[in-house]
Amino acid sequence: MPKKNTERDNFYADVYAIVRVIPLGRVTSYGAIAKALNRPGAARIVGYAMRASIHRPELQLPAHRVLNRKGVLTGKNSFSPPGEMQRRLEQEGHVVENDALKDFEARFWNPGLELEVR
DNA sequence: AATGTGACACAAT
DNA sequence: TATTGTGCCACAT
Repeated sequence: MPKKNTERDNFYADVYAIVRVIPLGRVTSYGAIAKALNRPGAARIVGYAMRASIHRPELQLPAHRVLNRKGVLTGKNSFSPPGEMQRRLEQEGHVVENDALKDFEARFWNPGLELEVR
C-alpha cells in the first residue's frame, strides 16, 4: 500500500485546485488562497507550493495569475525567462508596470467566494 | 535536532 | 506614506 498522503501533499493539491480555476483575465493573491483553504497565515506555504509547481508542468497551472497582496509579480524569478510571467499577464489583457499589476484591485478574484457558492 | 530561508501578510514605528 | 519588525509554517541543510 502506498504511504498515506502528507499534510503538505493535501495542501499543495488544494492550492493547485484553486489556481486552476482562476478565471481568465483575473488574478488572486497567496494570502487569499490560504484563507480560502482555511489556513490564514499559510500564505508563505502557498508561495512555496507555487514554486514547487515548476517541476509539475503536467498540472497546466496559470501560475502567473497568483500575485502578492499588492499585485506585485513576486514569483517572476521562478519563470523562465523571468519576463515570461509578465508576458502572459499582458497577453491576458493586463498592464504590468514596475513588476506590479495595474488595476490589481479591480482584477482581483477572491477564491473564497467560490467556496461559499459551492 | 537546530537553524536558516522564503512566489507572504500584517502590525508597529 | 514608507520602512522595519514580527508571525507564519514547510522545507533544506
